[in-house]
Amino acid sequence: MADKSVTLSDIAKRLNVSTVTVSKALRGHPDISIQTTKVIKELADEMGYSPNFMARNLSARKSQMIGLVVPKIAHFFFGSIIESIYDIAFKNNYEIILTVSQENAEREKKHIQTLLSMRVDGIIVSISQETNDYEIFDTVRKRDIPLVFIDRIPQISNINTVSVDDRGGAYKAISHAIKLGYRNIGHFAGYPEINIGKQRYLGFEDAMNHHGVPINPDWVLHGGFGEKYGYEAFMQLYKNNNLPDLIFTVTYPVALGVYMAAREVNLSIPDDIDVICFGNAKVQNFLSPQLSCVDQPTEQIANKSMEILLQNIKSPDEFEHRNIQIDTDLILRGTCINFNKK
Amino acid sequence: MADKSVTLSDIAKRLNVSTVTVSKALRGHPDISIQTTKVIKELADEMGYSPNFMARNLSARKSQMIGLVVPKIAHFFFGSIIESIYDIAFKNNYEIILTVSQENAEREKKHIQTLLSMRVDGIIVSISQETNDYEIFDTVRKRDIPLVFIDRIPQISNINTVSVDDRGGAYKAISHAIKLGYRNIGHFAGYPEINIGKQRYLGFEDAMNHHGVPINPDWVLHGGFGEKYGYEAFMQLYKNNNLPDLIFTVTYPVALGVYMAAREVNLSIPDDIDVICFGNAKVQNFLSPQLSCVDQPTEQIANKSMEILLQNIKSPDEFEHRNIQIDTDLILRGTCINFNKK
DNA sequence: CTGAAAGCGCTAACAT
DNA sequence: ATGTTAGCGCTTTCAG
Repeated sequence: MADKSVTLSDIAKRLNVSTVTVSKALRGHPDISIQTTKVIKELADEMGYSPNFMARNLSARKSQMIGLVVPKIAHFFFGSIIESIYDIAFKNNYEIILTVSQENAEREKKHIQTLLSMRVDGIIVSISQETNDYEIFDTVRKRDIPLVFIDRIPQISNINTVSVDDRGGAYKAISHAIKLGYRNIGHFAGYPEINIGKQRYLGFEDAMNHHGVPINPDWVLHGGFGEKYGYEAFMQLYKNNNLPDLIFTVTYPVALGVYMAAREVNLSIPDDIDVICFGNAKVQNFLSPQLSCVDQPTEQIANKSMEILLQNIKSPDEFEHRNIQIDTDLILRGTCINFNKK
Repeated sequence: MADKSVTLSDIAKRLNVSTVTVSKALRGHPDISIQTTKVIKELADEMGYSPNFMARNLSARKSQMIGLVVPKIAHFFFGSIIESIYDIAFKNNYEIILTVSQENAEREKKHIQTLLSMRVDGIIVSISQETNDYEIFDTVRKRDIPLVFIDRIPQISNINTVSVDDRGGAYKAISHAIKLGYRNIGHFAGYPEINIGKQRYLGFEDAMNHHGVPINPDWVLHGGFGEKYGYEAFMQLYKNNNLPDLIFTVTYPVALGVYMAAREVNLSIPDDIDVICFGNAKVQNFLSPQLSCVDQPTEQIANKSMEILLQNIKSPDEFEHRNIQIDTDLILRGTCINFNKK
């Protein structure tokens, strides 16, 4: 692997100056005369010089890199957040090192170690479904690496978090449904161990209690966050001939599973069974009927988390940890807009 | 920013040995006695040592990093490919540096320069819609950095490419439709400048010609690859009262736009207007009717491109560039399965 | 089996 | 305005 890379000293030799002069000139340091700077820059261009990131960072003791750990990529929610974070990083002259845990706790840990090895200036993480050992995050903190958790948040104190107001969002959805006239409301709830599962369930509970509507435990099912689970949960209730009028799902893929199952057994949404979900995605506009949901403002999550991280990186001393809850909006489309049960 | 990082020499001092010994021990070098190795490893663990990637790579002159440049992330096709590439990289002990051009040529160029600066061992890129200046790729090649293009491929020779057999796939879809009985077939074709646009159009043309079905130029529209364009193209034909029986769209988002427009003007798919598209995504199963398509095997694209890249990295000398075309399959769901026009 | 020396490419501090 | 020195943390010779 012939390393054809041009180095500072290659340039320096050709010009009979020192590497320092070249280094400074290339970075536009005022020490160097305009004339020299110009000559150096031109030659560097001509020779195809590109600074060695590693060397530069090693010497400068910072990397201009931010680590990002997410459970999934090919998923609308995370995809959008990632994209926004990349945008912000780009504007602030940071590189993002994105790693994907694939919902695997061990892999997550390894990735974080790698990020530490890379000496990233900060880390943003959304933990995997499996994660229950938080030791690695302690390690990160001991190293004084700014750390922000987004969306999926571990149960530790004194950390930076940016999350959606899951509880409030679920409350909004259910309150809306109750006002419409719904009483028989089910909830496909994911896992209660994961904070989104728990919080969304609590919001559901809040609303039911608040409006004096009893919760039927048969209609509250736990299991997962994907299509498959939505499909199965629906089928289970269907087979028991015990379907509520409305199902509130913990994520939109779960709702997709419900759509699928309903179509299979020839039940019409929203007439026979109505649906509303937590989480927005473009897809929902293309369903029939279009799916109503609680919107998670991904861009705001990205903005806030980067804002906090960057601030923490810039002034680590006067920084106090922050916990941000992003408000949600109800997006009403073709479901959960009428109470039209016989 | 107190850098709390433990270094080799920190460990060395505590043990009264040299850094070299520690370095070797930590890497399991046979030079060092088992006993010493054990002691060193234990202390390293205890002190929370994590090797400095930059220093290691600087010294080793390679990075164990692979650069990846894609136009988009929050898009099923790229999301899937990225995810697969991450998996393969992980298994092979490489880190992926993912960059996103956002379909912007300038940004793409910048990203590639950054990757060069990072001294990645190889680069995989899918070019942006705008890219027409290929100079930067020449730079990469001059530096002897292995380079593989996937899906969106520039018009240069002697490069590694992994692409879907777009032309053959389009041919399959249209042939199938013609066999069903369709004659009035339209094509929403994206941009012909981009190779996927061009190749898919050619496949369409091949099939029409081959089966002796005339192409109606009014029904072949160019413009884009997204929902918006599908919507607009459909509306244009609709307003002119000049709709074909079947529309073949260059991507699935374009088909989504068609679904949207059709619903808006109360035309039923597939009875009033039938649709088939290039490109698969989970969404399609949740549409009514479920959308048929030409499948692009993302996992195979990821596998092949990584295989080629890794091989090129490992034995740069006996390596000859390769051009892989991945075969497609027709996935028939609820559209384009009957010719049921009045 | 262990260590001293040199260098990867760059930059900050301190001369000149 | 330019250069010298030293060092970032690690690894690869090469000697002992």
